[in-house]
Amino acid sequence: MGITKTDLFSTEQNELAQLAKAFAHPARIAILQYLAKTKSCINGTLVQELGLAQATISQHLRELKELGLIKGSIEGVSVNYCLNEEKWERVSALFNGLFDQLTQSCSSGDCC
Amino acid sequence: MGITKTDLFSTEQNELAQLAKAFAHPARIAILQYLAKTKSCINGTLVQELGLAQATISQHLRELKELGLIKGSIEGVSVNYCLNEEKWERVSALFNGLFDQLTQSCSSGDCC
DNA sequence: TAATTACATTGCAATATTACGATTAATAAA
DNA sequence: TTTATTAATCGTAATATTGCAATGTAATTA
Repeated sequence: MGITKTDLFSTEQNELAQLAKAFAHPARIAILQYLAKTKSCINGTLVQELGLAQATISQHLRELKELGLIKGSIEGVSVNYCLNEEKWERVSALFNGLFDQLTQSCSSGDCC
Repeated sequence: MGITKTDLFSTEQNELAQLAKAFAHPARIAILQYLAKTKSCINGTLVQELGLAQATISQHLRELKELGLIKGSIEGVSVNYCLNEEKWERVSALFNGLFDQLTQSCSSGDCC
């Protein structure tokens, strides 16, 4: 059906899954890394940088923006995108929590 | 097209994206968390636990297994699944590296 | 051997994602 | 005002994902 049964899961599980989707495409990872590198928050240079079509990059940017991971401010004709600082604290906290939970289980040595 | 242009991106970006897909569904997060909790590495109790059909759970388990995140060993009629300890070190290292990279950028204060 | 149990696989339907050309909207420059 | 320039949006095609019923497979039990 292609539709996720979100009602079966906890808010946190759904939130993690939603955020993970942002990272589930190499272009979006590349975009985030590029924004981290060029702190000046460059925009459609990404099209040249990544080699995808303008419409495709725009689509990826929208997804990242909708999740609150980046924000964009209009700068004349172009748009300045940059990482949304506040959000990243929650994101890394959520994922670190998950990884801690999972790796702790392993280190306790009861795994098969 | 629904097909990702992996050749445009680095090995690490593609690896991160691939792994993120594992977390991009709440059922798979729930499965991993359940395996972490019941270290005894329980199997298709998941069907009752999660409320999805047997075939659906089996499919999610296969995806996690193909990524090397879990492993399963036959135990008579049933199968014991558990977290694959070695893999988790690499996974958390990769994601921590990404988050460090992104949050460091923010804390340096040049964001818009 | 026959029936049962526990999963995996197959086949299918519904929806989501990825990608891009074409179009549109808005600002800047001529 | 006309003409770029920049990027969002629309429409469409191809592929991927999610979910389940039905079926297949292998080990266990009667």
